[in-house]
Amino acid sequence: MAKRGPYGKGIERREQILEAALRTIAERGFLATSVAELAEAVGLSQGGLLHYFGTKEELFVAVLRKRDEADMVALRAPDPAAYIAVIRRNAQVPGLIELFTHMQAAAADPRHPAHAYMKERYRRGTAAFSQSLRDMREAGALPAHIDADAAATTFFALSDGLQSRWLIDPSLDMAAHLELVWRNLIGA
Amino acid sequence: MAKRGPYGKGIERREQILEAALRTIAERGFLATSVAELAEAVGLSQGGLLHYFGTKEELFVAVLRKRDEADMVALRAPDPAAYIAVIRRNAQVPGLIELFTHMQAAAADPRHPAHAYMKERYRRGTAAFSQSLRDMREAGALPAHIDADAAATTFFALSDGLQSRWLIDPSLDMAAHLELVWRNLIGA
DNA sequence: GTCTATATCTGGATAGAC
DNA sequence: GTCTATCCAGATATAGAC
Repeated sequence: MAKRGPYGKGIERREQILEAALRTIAERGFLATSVAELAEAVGLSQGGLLHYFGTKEELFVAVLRKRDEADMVALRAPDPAAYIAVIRRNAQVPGLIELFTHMQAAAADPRHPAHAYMKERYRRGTAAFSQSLRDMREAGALPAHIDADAAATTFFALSDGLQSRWLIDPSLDMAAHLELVWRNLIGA
Repeated sequence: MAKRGPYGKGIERREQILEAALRTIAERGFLATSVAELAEAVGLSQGGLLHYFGTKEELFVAVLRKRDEADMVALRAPDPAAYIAVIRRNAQVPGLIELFTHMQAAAADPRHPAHAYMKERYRRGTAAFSQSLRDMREAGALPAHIDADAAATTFFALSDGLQSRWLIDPSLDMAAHLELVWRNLIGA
């Protein structure tokens, strides 16, 4: 279980904290979540918690990174349905989308920790999905004239935009709109 | 100049304040803008300013409403190029996009003043653009099988998503991606 | 590594005079 | 309508003991 070697225990504890934070934010939402709140949820004092992450913002970014671990692999699937499924699953945890939206807004400031994270996420996510699109094209599942990079960027930005809106108006069917765009793209 | 009748002067003053706030946020960005900051910019004390809007959040929402006055008409143009031009123009004032993004995040809370504003904006914006699409279809500029409502929602969400991302990574060409989607939609 | 306690700070809201 | 002055709440960050 516990990793061997130096820092093993510290890293493990960090993971535990992130998982607890993930749960707490998912349950109570982003707005209701202060550092003190999180500390209590993980069974630590505020000082103890901040020992691991330095600042609140760093902590929140780490939470987002953790969530991405699962989401990002879906972008390399040989079918956008996998990513659409992720979006659909995310709709079960509005608290995390809320967190994401707030961090995205804060990331406009280049000095904010979320800034580097978001840029990296865009780069990585678009690259992965773009590669998947090229694979599909080779497999004959995508018209030859489609620009994979542009389509990937668009699809990614659209899913972000839909999520922000869905948070405010949950009657929006995100998955349906993504599927529509996809079908339109492949000319079906 | 001054409106006649009761409340005329108050409404006028309100407009002046909003215009000054619009300029200030455009210049200094959202993050650097506190109520005290805005008050100074319009030549009022903090108390004097809050007399007109009650709270900071209400003030910010009023600023967004004011900006929308200009933007929304473009959605009724007989060509999405008009709206794309608005997006392109907005890229000149990142401070206002920053404001929008933060308000969009805050609007997830139903009690926040931005919540009602955003819902209304989505409704109105999508309805307007959807109507434009139907007009285009009648004019033969849009394939018959396109669902106007869904396309409008998609286009709107995409432009929001692109703006959020652009704020973090200004190398993104928002207009180019919107044009690409549009061309793909009409099958060109 | 973790806790307690505290330093500070920022900023928004409010009361009441003019 | 507008100003001055004050209040207050809420958080984070830090210092230093254990």
